[in-house]
Amino acid sequence: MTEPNTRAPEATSAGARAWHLMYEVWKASKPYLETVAAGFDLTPQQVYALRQLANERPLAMSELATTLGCDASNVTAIVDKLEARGLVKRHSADRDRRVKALVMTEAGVDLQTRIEERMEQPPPAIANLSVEDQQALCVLLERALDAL
Amino acid sequence: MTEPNTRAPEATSAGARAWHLMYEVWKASKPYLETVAAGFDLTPQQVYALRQLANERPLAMSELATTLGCDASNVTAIVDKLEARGLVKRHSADRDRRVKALVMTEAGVDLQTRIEERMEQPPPAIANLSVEDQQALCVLLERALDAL
DNA sequence: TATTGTTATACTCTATAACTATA
DNA sequence: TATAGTTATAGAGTATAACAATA
Repeated sequence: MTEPNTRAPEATSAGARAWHLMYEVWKASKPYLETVAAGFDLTPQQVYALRQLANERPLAMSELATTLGCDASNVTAIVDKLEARGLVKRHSADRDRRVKALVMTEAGVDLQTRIEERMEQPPPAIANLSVEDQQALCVLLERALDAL
Repeated sequence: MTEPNTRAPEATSAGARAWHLMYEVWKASKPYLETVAAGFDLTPQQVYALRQLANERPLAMSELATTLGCDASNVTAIVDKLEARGLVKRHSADRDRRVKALVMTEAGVDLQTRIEERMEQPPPAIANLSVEDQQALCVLLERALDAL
């Protein structure tokens, strides 16, 4: 326990191990997300954008960029595709006509509901855990996000 | 508890919540990984490739593709860059000259050691957790990976 | 014929910079 | 002049398909 074992795996801090493991779990689960999204003929980013729009109703392009964690220029492309599919609409805001307020169409709400149902089924890495472990994982991940 | 509350957030299963939270934590932490990698003038994928090569010494291109979870054609590009920087070398295997055995150069080992030291510092989402929580997170994530 | 790795190509995600239309 | 969104462009990551060398 007190040996100065400098480079062996046991010397790795819990934080570093958690970070590495999280990366592995994410890497294993990403294809699942892509498959689910593709099942709706969407990309993961489009799925996530729809999800955000379902929560806070009228969202500006810039706000969506923030929640997606990407540049505003990308949001233009994402919303272009969603709008072309009739899932979302851009409305010029009344009080500042530079701002585009994004609202979901009925078709968008319908699709989003189906997506949410499908997303109830998590990827194997998480689905294979016991409910108790899943709940414990939720507590830890919520704590991690709160600490930001 | 037994109410048929179909669409409220509380109706969401622990698995689905864990899946969603994991996505959020990953999204929050990805920029950190990119910043660390950029500090070594590498991309995250290149960092991960070096990491794999440090463990199992002579790795074939196809094997690296498997551990990176991507197509072999991408590995060609990744290794091209690592080789151009003198961090890795391609050796045609003796017994099957179609196979390219990848080995790290001394410069590669040196850089990888520095990267590993830097990676000891996890992103804020994980660093802000108590050591106990980090350890608990490790246990759960290991279990999730074992179940695959 | 089948397989390893490469090349060519294409699409998504990402960012930066220049542009427009408003403010 | 500053800001919201767009356009143009570029680089990284991804996949598929066609190809070379080898088996």
